[in-house]
This record gives sequence, C-alpha cells and structure tokens, in this order.
Amino acid sequence: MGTTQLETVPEPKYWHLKTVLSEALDQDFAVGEVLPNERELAARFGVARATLRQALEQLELEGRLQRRRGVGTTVAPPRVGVAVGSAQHSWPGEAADGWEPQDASESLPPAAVVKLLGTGGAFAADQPVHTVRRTRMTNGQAVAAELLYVPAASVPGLPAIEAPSGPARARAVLRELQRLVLDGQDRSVELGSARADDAKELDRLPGAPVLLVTTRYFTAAGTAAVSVATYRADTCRLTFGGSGGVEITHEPVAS
Amino acid sequence: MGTTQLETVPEPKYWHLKTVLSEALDQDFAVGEVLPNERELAARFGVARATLRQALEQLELEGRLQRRRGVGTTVAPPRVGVAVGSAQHSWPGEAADGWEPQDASESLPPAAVVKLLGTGGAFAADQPVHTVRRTRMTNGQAVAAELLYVPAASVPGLPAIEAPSGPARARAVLRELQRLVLDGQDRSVELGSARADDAKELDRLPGAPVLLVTTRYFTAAGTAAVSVATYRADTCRLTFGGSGGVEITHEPVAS
DNA sequence: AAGTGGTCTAGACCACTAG
DNA sequence: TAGTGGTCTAGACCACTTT
Repeated sequence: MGTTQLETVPEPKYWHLKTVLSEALDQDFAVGEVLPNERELAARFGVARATLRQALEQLELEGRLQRRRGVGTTVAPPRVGVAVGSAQHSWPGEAADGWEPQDASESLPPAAVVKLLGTGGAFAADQPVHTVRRTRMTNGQAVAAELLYVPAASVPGLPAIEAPSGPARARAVLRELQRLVLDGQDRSVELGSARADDAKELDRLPGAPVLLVTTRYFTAAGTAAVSVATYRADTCRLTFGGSGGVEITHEPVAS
Repeated sequence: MGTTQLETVPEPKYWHLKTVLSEALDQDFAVGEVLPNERELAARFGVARATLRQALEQLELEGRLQRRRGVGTTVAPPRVGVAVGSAQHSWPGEAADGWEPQDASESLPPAAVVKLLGTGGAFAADQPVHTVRRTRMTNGQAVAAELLYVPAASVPGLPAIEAPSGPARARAVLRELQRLVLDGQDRSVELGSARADDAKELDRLPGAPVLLVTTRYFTAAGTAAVSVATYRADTCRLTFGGSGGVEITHEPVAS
C-alpha cells in the first residue's frame, strides 16, 4: 500500500547540522571569515552546545573550518598540496623543499623504529642513533614535523667534535647521509594523533589528527635511515606526483 | 625560592586517561580481547562517561581500539598495510589486487571531479561519465570503497548494449580503459570523513575518519579517468612501495 | 575584563546486537 | 530482553587571546 519507507534511519542531529553548515559555508561565507561563536550557533539551531561542537569537529576534520581557542572559528582555505614523493630516489635534505633542520641528538630510538631499522640489515637495539628534528614550512606555516633516525653506522664519517647539537649538527648528519648511494625507499601513510611536542611545533593541540608518513631509506647495506614525519591533517593534502608531473590542485572531492 | 614550575600546563583528564589506557592495552590485553563497558570504565577511573569516551575515541583514531555498537570495545589488531602505489603505471583493475567491481552507471560527476577531469584536456561539465563502483577486500574485510569516473570519450569502444549496470558493466568499462596507453598518473592523500554510502560499504558509521586517495590517470589526450578511493583510516596503513620493494610491516611508530 | 573555544559532569534516551 | 555503544542535553568551569 502507500506505506512509503519514511526515515528508516533517522539522521543524527549533528550529522544534519553538519550538512546545513557545510552548505552555508559554500554559499554565505568567504575564506577567513569568522563564524558566530559556538553558544550563539547552538542557540540559533536549537541544539546543545556539545551537539553543535560535534558538527564543527567534523567540518574541522575535513579541513573546512579552523578553530582557535580564545579567538574563534574561521572558514579554512582549501588544503595545501604538499609533495611527498616527488623525487623518487633522494635522501632527505637534498632538495630545498621547505624542510628546515632544527636539531640533532644521539639517543636510543623507540622500539617501533628499531624494528624498522632492523629490516634486511644488521642493526642492534642498543646501537646509538642520530635523531634529527626537522620542520617543514609552507607559506610561513609549519605543516609537518619530522624525526629522522640515522644509525651511527650509516654515517661513519661524521666528526664527533663538530657542534654537538643544534641546527648545524642536524645539517652535518644530513650532509653525511647524502654521501651514501641510495638504493631505494619505502613509504607508508596512516592516521595518527599529534604527540605533545609535535603538536606544539605544528601550532595545534595535543591529539590533533595528523598524517603519519613513515619512510625507510635503503642502501646496499640495508636500512640506512628511517623518517617519521607528522603532517597536519587539517591543512595538508599529501601529493605523490608519481609520473606525468602535473600537480593536483583542487578542492576535496568527497566530504 | 623553591617555587618549582609545577604543572604549568595541566594535562586534560582525557589525555592522561588515554595514556593510562594505552599502557594497559600494551601490557594487560591481547588483540581481540574485549574491554569492560564504557560505564564501568568511567566509574573505575572516576570520570564522566563522556570524558572516558573522549579517550576511547582517540585510541580508536590511532587504530588501537575497535568499537561496535551493541557489541563492545575490543583491542584492534595492528593496521593492515595496503599497497596503493605498487605498480607505477597501471590502469585500475589490471592486477588482481583485491578490488571487486560492484556496479557502473552513467551520470554527471560532482563538480570537484569535473575540475580534475578538465586538467590538460578538453572536458566539458555536461559530458556523460561512467561511474564505476569498486570495493577493495583484505582478509574478507572491506577496507576501501572507490568511485572511478571515466568520461565516455575515454572509452569510445564500449558497447552501449552490453549489460547496462551491475558488476558486468563495471568490468566492461575497466576492460575498455585498459586498451588505452597510460601516460602517467598522479596521486594525493588526505583526511576525510565517510559519506553515508561509503560508510555502509565499509561497515562503519557515517562520518568515520577515512583516508581519501585521489588518482588521476593520464593519456596523451589528457586526463582519461579519475578515481576517488575511500580507505578506512582506523584499520589501514597505505603503503607506497616506491622502490626497493620490501613491504613495511610494523606497528605504529608515534601515538 | 570580556569573549572565545576546550574540558568536564551527571544525567537521559536511542539504535543496535546477541542470547 | 538485556547489554552495548551512539546521541543529546543543560549546565559549569578552565585556558587562552584580545582589548
């Protein structure tokens, strides 16, 4: 009979709210414009603030909004495309692609890194490892923080006397690394949440969603270095210009 | 005097909670084990349920936990590495890499896709486009849902009579596509939230965090196809075996 | 000091799964 | 039907930025 299937799956309020807001953003707001504050928006839509916030959180996750404590909620610009796999065979720091060496120290790497370094080569957990910190800047904004782990055995030529820490030391490690013959590399991307120190560097709150890019650098002798880069997931779109060269420049396809 | 800088930045409860739970997971729980329910955990830690949930959400985002309504919260297995860029030059569907064609139809693509198709070639917004739906399976689990947009002009040889929809139609479109000479491809990865239909396919709730992989396929004539693949961010680690071949198999490096 | 987003509480009800 | 996670409310206070 006329029993049409009405609302078999009632849409959650925050989900509907997100859709409404999303359309409003497209039509009535310009990039950088500030939205009314959360209390007012919640009142205007007749929902509790927590519910409104759930919708805003999703929109922020999708890169549509930017929220800053003490300031307000603004409409975010389209995500920045950051090249991650442009040059197929290259050591970190070979091209001037926005990475700024920050610091370097010698320490024992976390267990997960030890496992990565141990692949296909001799690496013992108690070997000393140079840990290089770098930050990637785009348009004056920090978009990524990296920890690069280089076993001392990979850079035997590194003078121990040279500046024991700081940017100069970091550059020295990178320079030594580039003397080796790079045999290949390996990359993986996954979702994570920002550790406290990375969050600070990226001007985000701890726990903010990030894209974790893990890279292994191979020489004939095995894994010569491992990099773990933390990209801001809200503002970044990682691009892998495999072949064909042209850069993707677009707005997100799916919500 | 003795005014030591105590707790300049008081750690939020949910953050501390997350750390505690994370350690407990490492030490006292096996993969697949079910945790006590949220009300009990909240009581045990002396916090409101909402606060406890905030911690659980983060752990789920990091792939440590798996929650299912009506069932419970279980310890998640390490993320599955899914190869995304293994073969550098290949049309979708060329290798038997777990993709299962689901359906195909002819329709007008969303505006964002039109923009991508228009790069470096003649493509008008009102041209018909074949939309192929595929699902990627790993260990009997759906890990990704894809929409592949193929302008009719790219596959002129496709018989209009052949099965107008369904898997057979999808396979036909892929087959025709593979006749072309692939000139190159382009890929980008970003964070998104699952649309309702993708969420259903991936057995997640709408809005679940996903990794959006956008690929453009080039021929000499321009962009011949565009693919938008939606990967479950909780269970997947995308691997790009650029060169050197060996697969990364590890647990997450950073939290 | 005022205004913003971030955290937290103590409830309630709903949708889903499984016995 | 009982038990689970998912949604929602109406408050409160805190941390931060700006004026």
